[in-house]
Amino acid sequence: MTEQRNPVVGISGLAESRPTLKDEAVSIVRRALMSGDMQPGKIYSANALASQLGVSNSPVREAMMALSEKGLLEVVRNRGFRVVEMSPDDQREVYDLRLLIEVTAVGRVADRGVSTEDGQRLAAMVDATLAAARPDNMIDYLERDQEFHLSMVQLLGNTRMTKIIENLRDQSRVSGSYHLAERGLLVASAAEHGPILAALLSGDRNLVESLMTEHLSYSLP
Amino acid sequence: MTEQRNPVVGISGLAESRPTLKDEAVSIVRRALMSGDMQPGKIYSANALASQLGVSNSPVREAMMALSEKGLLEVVRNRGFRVVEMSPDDQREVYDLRLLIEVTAVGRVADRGVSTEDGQRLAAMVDATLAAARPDNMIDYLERDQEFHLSMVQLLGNTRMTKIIENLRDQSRVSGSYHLAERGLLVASAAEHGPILAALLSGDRNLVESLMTEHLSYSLP
DNA sequence: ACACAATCGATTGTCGATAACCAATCTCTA
DNA sequence: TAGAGATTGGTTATCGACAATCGATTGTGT
Repeated sequence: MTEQRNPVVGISGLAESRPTLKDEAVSIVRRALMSGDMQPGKIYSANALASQLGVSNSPVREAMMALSEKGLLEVVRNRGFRVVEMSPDDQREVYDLRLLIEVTAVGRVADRGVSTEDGQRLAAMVDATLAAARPDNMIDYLERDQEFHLSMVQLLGNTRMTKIIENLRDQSRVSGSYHLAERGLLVASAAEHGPILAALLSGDRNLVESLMTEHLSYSLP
Repeated sequence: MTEQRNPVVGISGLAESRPTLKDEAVSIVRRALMSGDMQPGKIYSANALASQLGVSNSPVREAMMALSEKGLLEVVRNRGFRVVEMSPDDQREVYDLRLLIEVTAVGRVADRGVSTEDGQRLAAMVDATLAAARPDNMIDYLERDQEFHLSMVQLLGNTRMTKIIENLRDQSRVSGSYHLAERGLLVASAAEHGPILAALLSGDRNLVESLMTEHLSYSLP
């Protein structure tokens, strides 16, 4: 018989063509970065992580390399992979870019108009994000938040722009976002999604851009 | 006297040590993409390229993966790596993004002002690009052109923005840029660099942005 | 006490081999 | 003929192993 090999770590549950071990490793490490399980400034070993996951070094190494390309890790030759530590200047760089790209993207969507169907989909996400806005629920909250924002951007249809924004948002969140929970600002941030969506649906570009601009200030320390 | 080894930060700010085989492979393949030695739509084998280069598959594979992350190649599972074939829609996506990001970046540099020293450096690049603008000299020309534009952007000091722009420009060029040579537009394009630099040095943001906008139209088919 | 050389431990960067996999072709049956 | 199923050819995705390399530690001579 054909020898089925079980994915060692697979919790993915999706029944598409099996993701590569590298892909699984990417999402595992990314989640560890967002949740704070891997701490900024610390160096982690690809081989060590590989044996933790029960796979060989190659796919894990490729995953760490991919995340380094995205600016979430730094390769330290012959030492390991360091989780990036965003300096205030780094934060500022990302913030400036998001102000330019993300705000413009959402503004353009307002110009172009949103179908009722998409509007309802987004409204459901607003609710889900608000419901998830509890400090003991950060990982889930961050995912909902990301989903809502990227879904708006996606309506523009520029896949490269969406990817750029996704990457910038990931960078914003890797060594942060916890100041939100610590200060009880989770709900306050999520509560802004409603007005943003309303402005988007009404096609008021200026309003949605100013609301988005204000909203992004939550991503600053 | 403290005799440091050479931990060495170069002028670029990047640590110097021998490039890894992966890094060498990246620049080799990237050059092959720009020069047209690797053709859009065709699938290439990492292993085959590895034995051509006399190294094992791993570093070459990592290089191809990195270029795939950057959108210059596509991974075709168990088949190889396909050179991206930019559809008109793809070209449009990149063009829109460059209009938003690259034009704004140069405009901001005009606002902030350029030192005489940097101005002279850029002027030399303008000359070098013009001198290289010969159809039999595409590879060199493309490098000079890239150097000039990225040097302007670099003056803003946002490293992430520079990287994004570099990547977008690479995507523009991978499956194109030859329409320029074919139509004898090389010199015409290079000739626009002078006025752009002049506007930049005079601090006229509006002018430099409109010139840059016009200039980018050369990157459309 | 200090600079410098030698050693140590850890981790990568690279290697060569192989099973798994996909697309295309071929074969066989209805 | 048409279509399902087996076969083939070529490539990857993954594995396990090892030398090269780095930072830290220890040792040595002045």
